[in-house]
Amino acid sequence: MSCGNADLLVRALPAARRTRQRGAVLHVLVDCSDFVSAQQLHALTTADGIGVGLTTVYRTLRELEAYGRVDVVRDDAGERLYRLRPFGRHRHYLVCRSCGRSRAVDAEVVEAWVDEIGESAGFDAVEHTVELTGICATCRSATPPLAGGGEQ
Amino acid sequence: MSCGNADLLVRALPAARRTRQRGAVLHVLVDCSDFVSAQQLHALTTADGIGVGLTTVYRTLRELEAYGRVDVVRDDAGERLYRLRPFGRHRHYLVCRSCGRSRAVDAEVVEAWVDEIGESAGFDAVEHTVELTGICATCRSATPPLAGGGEQ
DNA sequence: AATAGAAATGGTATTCATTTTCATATATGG
DNA sequence: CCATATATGAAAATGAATACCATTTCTATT
Repeated sequence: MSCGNADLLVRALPAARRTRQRGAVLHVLVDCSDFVSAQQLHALTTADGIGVGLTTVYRTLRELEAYGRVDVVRDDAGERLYRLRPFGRHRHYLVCRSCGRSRAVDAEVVEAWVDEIGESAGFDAVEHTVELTGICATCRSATPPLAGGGEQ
Repeated sequence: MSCGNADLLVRALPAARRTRQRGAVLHVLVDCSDFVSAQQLHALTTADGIGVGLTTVYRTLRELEAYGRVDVVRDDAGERLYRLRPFGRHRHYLVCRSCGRSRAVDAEVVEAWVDEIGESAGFDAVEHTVELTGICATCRSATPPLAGGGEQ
């Protein structure tokens, strides 16, 4: 159970009153080891029997984002996906296009590169988005060989 | 005049028939030195008096994207913005959040990093998105100094 | 040039994530 | 317990992107 963790997060929100709904969203989020959409979170809280309004889900996610508690990526359809930030600093992820599973990757190289680019271009307040997708080893080997098996 | 350039691009599309509309979209795209949205392109062709249907604009952009003729980024609202790829290879950009102007940046470091990450994680067909935004020098100096004078 | 058929077009309707509105409910400090 | 600032959520609005499909227009072929 990760209730304690979720509690911590509720406190992490600024003006936050401790409400049942926010707790529910955070609880589900803590239990998700991977990126989830607002719609999924809504469905999950509903399934949990806690029923949080869609509006509140979106609101909570926006707050979490504003306070740097989550990382955000967009899927192919442009839908925003959220994932709790393990600890403070933002991270970049490699996401499998087949199963959707993601893993954080080491991106210091990129962070350094970003700084340098910004500086040499004379830009201030440089922000960056990096998204990696691919097909993970598991999915590749699980996939029926497209040409081999034979259609009948 | 960049008609020749646009012509070349029409030819670059695969099954492409040379139509007035596609020509118009490409023509406007060539004239745009920066990222534009589908909606903007639609408005621009209309302003040009050529009037291309929104559907066709989207279709053309999707094709251009599929054939690697344009780079795509998303703005804050999640809207897709398109920009012609100077020559073949995809590029990454540093976009000013204030004036919207963008410049291509040197990203070989990142390309190499991506390859390495993909390989070491055992992922196939790794694709990446990198977006940089900031405030360009021009905009910064044009902006009234927010903190410089000191709060009193 | 005429023609047939494939491809392209575009107005309209639809989808769907996200935001806004606003009336109601509920935390929380005093 | 009370007051009230804050949070909630149903319903409506927004808006980009897509689907539908009847109509138009290329283009190869004769």
